[in-house]
Amino acid sequence: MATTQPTRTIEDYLHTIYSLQTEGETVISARLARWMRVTPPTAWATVHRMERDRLVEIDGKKVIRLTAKGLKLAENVARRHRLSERFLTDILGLGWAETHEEAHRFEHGVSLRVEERIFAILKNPMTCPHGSPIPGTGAKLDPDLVPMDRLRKGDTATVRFISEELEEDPELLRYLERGNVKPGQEMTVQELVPSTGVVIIETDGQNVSLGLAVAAKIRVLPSRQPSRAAAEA
Amino acid sequence: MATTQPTRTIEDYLHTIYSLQTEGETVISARLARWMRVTPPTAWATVHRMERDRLVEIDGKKVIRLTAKGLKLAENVARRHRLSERFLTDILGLGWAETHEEAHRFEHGVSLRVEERIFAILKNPMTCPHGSPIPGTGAKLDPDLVPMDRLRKGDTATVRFISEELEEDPELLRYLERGNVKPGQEMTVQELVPSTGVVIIETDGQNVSLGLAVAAKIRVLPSRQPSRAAAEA
DNA sequence: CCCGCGCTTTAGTGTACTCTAATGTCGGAG
DNA sequence: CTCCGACATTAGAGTACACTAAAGCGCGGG
Repeated sequence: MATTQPTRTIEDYLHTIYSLQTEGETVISARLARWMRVTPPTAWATVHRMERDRLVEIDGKKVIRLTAKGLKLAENVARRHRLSERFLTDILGLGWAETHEEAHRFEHGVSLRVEERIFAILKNPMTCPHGSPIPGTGAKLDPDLVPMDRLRKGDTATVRFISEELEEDPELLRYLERGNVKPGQEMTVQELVPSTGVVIIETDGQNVSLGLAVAAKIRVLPSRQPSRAAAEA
Repeated sequence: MATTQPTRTIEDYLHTIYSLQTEGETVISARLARWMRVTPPTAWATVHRMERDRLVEIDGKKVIRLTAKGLKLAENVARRHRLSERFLTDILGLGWAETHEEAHRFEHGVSLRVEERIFAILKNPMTCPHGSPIPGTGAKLDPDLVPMDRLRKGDTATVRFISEELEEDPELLRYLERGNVKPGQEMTVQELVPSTGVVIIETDGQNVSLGLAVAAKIRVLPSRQPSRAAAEA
């Protein structure tokens, strides 16, 4: 069958669809076009080649979903990508903000043999440096995590996950890095007024302002008894 | 202008032309077709795209030569390739015989930043595991090296260099590895009769038979006063 | 001198991926 | 109810790479 291994382009589409899908987004062609930075007709044609090759299905509402075959390939790409990120930061010492785009290139050079070696050298990591679980390790995104924009003033929490959607913007990542908004970091909400569209948090004594759209794509683990009871005691 | 960075295919052609050229071979389109495992018309068209982009020049005798621009790019590819080989063997622990084909894939994922990191981690290596000098380090192939098929019975020498041409054949590489025919290895010629087309050498007490065409692509450093004077004393 | 073999080159195709320009479609705001 | 704005889709093009089939071309041996 068309068991020809996917091209670089198709691998990128698979990865993107996988990211969006696992983060709970609805995947449509126009959205992919923006992510992949191509025009809508280009994305449309590519997605339809993927449908022809049984990597995705497109329902009546034009929603794109990975098939079992597509999912398997996508998990493999995501695994190589996230492992590459870990490798690039932990072994080669690249910066947290640069690693996503470097890994995007690097991952395509990683064969199964190399992947296994990297995995071993890193001592079987479970997540990438931005908190995405590495497929194949059994790791899953903790269901207790909440989007940062759901917190309220005074809440404390631990940053756990930065969406791969945000990773596409290196400038934003550098801003987050300077503000210590990285997995493992403790934080407190200083200000969160939906109408202003901004949330201000404190990390290690540093105040960081974020747009709500951005905050919605960062997930945190709220601290024990936070908002109500404890705050009013 | 067309300073668009080369495609993967063009990088591969540049690397091949560079290898052949630095090993003193005459590069013609038909030869490239065999190396790249494509049909002659395909190689022809690709080489002519390269000529259009001023990466190579083709003289009246159809000999292909890198331009200054092509050479610069080719050295960069070769550097990433050979550095990748060192990295894959020394850090990731891949086998000497597998590393060439793995590096062939890996090199395309290596950006300048990653290349620099790898170079630093390896402590500025001068050659790849098969003895090819890494461009940019100032290393050059020792002009005292001679092709192994030029030795005579009884000569001793040290293996220094396996041509990248031979690296294309993994089976041969595994054979050489089993026979310890690797850079640094001391060897003695047991038998070398041109008419038989075979040379038999001894490495660490092990006898290894090689075709003369293969031996011609392995370079060795003959030991002091070898063949004549010493042997007859 | 001519023939064949290896190399070059042209011609004709096909796929993947990209674009611009234009059209179709559908749902919600007015 | 109609019209606008997203989104989907068609039409027309172009580049890179790959193939097969079929000519040219030049040189060394008979």
